[in-house]
Amino acid sequence: MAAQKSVHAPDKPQPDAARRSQRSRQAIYDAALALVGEVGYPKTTIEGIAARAGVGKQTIYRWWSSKADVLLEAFLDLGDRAARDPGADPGAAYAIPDTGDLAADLKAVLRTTVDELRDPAFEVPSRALAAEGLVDEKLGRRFVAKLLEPSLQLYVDRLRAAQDAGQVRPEIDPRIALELFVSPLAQRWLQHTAPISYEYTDTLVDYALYGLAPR
Amino acid sequence: MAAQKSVHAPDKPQPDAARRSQRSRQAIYDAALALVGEVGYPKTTIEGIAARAGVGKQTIYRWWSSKADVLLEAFLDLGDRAARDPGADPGAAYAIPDTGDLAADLKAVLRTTVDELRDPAFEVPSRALAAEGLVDEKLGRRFVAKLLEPSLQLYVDRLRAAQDAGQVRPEIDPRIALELFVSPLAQRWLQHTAPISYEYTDTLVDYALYGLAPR
Amino acid sequence: MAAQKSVHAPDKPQPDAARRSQRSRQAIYDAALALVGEVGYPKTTIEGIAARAGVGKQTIYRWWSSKADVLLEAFLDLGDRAARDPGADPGAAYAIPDTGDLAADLKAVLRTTVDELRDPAFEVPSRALAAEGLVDEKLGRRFVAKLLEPSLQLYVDRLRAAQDAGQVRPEIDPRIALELFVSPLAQRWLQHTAPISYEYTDTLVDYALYGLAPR
Amino acid sequence: MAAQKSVHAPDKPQPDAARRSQRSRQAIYDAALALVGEVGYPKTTIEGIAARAGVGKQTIYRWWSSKADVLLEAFLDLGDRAARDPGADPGAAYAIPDTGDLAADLKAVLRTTVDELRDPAFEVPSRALAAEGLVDEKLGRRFVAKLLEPSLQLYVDRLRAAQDAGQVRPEIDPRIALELFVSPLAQRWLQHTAPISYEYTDTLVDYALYGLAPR
DNA sequence: AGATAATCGAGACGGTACGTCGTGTCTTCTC
DNA sequence: GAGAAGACACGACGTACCGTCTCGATTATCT
Repeated sequence: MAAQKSVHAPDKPQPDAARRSQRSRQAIYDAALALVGEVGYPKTTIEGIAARAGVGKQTIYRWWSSKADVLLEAFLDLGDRAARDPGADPGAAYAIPDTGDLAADLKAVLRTTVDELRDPAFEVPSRALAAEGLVDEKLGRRFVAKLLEPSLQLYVDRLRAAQDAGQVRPEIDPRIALELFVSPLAQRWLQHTAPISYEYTDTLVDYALYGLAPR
Repeated sequence: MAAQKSVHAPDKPQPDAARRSQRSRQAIYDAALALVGEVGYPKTTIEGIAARAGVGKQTIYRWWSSKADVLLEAFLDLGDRAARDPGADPGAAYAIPDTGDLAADLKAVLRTTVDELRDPAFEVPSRALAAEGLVDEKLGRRFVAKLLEPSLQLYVDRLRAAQDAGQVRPEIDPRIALELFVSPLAQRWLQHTAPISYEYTDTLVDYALYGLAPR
Repeated sequence: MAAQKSVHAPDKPQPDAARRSQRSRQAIYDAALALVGEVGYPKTTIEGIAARAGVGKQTIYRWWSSKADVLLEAFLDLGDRAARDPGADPGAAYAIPDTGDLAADLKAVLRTTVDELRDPAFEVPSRALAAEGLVDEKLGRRFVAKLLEPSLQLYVDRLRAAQDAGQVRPEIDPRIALELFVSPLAQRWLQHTAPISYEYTDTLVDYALYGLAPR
Repeated sequence: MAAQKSVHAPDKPQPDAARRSQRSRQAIYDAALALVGEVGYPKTTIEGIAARAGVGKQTIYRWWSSKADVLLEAFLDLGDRAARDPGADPGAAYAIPDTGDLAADLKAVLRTTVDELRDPAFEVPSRALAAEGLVDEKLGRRFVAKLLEPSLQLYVDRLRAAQDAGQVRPEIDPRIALELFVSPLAQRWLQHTAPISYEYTDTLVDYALYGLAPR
């Protein structure tokens, strides 16, 4: 009954994406983000999003599998639009600068990250998505792949450049090395294990780099 | 006499704790842990716990404030009982050994932690509690204070001993230093950002210590 | 899971009727009758009844199986209350008089019935129940047994008295005979096959009592 | 040429009836009757009919106003086709025979009716339409006019012939007289008030023709 | 024969109601 | 007075259809 659509249907009986209403999609993103910001993630409901977006519930269920799914895409879309909006060079905007001073560059980026983590508009949805991702592994992997990994890759690039410049020992794996300063910040923020500050991230960089630098 | 009841008594209920039924309490803990293990945290319900424990719903609501609250205490109780059971000296059992070789000691402990993180009986509830704690800050703080901090304190102790032995620079803050190897592991496990292994934790210790050691 | 209530549970996992809320029950009856009167049966919804009665939907689903079921009981309750209310002798009020003149007695009763059938407060719900009963045989049988048959029995009694008085041939089956004047009226009313009037019911009685054939 | 299309064309649509797809129309009729037979009237949906007929929903909404409307026409069409099929003279086939013995003729016709009422292919849709007609007066009147009245007219004709032959009193109104035996049967069948049988209909004819009173 | 429309299959859409589940409160009766 | 039991008001769930609305792709008559 549902499988008669295409013989080559991979798995899911997905509806015809070509006929998808962009108006509804955008309204749903807006409503989801607004509600999460206003009442928090647990009190945000699919019914609420639908009502706020002026959309039937089925339109949400047709295209997304869960509240978390909606929010993840809404969040990604938010980032996409932000990147597209000011005509700015996308991607470059978020690359880690390379002034030649690795420690200074990392400290600067991490200070920016601290600011971002404290921005409620960013904090509420990403914290909610992270939480959902802990328990829902599939969502978690998407969250990581779409949001986290791209940022981490920037550190990998910067660290590789530092290796080329002889500022980091060549046998160091950058993908692991970056965790020395990124993961502690992430954990403090996510789990409220301790407050975060510029001083703290500066210290992390110092401790970590000291171990990565050649002697 | 008071400690026999529970170290982790919540501080909310007005009801007369002296008349509290230990039978019910234990049945609730058992039911909660069993259900979380069997159907996962989101599908575990207070009604389900009550039914499985053969207990009225009110008995749960009387003593706990939420599903997460029940599970947190159940989980703590599980640890308490495990610690008491073999007659072993509690706490000491989990202290980090001090063989004089800091790197080896840390690697050994982290390997044990890796094993623990992979044990489903441990993983499911603690992951669920961690997730809940991300969003519910109050719960998160209790989770951290009761479960996480005590473990971290062991690292602080061991690092201080290392400082006394001149193996770690004296100006290093141990509470921050420990995060260099603990947080990366925590993040990989919690957020599925990458697989965890003995090799990985060994590497973390190497990278981190290299930075902490005196030159 | 549901069967553990009683080993001798007959079939349905019925809730404890002793704890049933009379307030809710009455409110539901009132709401159901009011809504059917105001918006008609098809637009009357269980959600609407619940909302109007200030009751949870589950409270309706707990005790009734369908909208029609609610309405049937509401209608029966209405009759019960009407019968109880004025302290009048119940039952006797609705017996068919016996003045000795069978034709006159029947005509009088049928004229009353015509009035009743034209009363909207009676018409809307009973027509809706009748309609539902056509398709849902179980409901139909209950409708007939509780509402229709008792009235018909009064005709049986009156016809038997007439037989004793020698006004009706003794071999006549009263249960069938009554249909000669009751069913035509019922059909005209139910199916709008033709208008109903005193004159019409008078004629029916005449035809039925004396037959169509010449004497 | 116009009658070939359908005698029962509804009088609502603006669309160009000349361009109407006969293939779709027939497919819809077939699907509607099949579904009503298979899953019952309430579970028959417009969407279901459209899907089964391989037709867009709009094609149904364009030409009919409701599910009942579709079914009524489908049912009428079924009759039309049955009447046309064996090349028999339509209408005459269903006229009541006139052997001179009124009682015997009526009994014979009613026995045929009993058989028909018991045929599930006939029972399910007509019962559903009747039910819908009780509540939806407009539909009810169409149902009566198209399906019921034509049959009743046959009784009127036969009774008039009997009056001409002096077998029925001349002052009797045949339109009312026929209800004495038709309506009881109809009510028993429709409302399940009691079982129907040849014996029962025979008795009805006897009672109606000769009355209840002694001679 | 080709242009011109309206019907057609399909199905996304905004809605409404469904019947179910879980919440947290309340009540009743037992120990 | 705690506890087992569970009815209750409430709110959200995910599903099913409703009736409307666009979309090409056929028809099918009219130039």
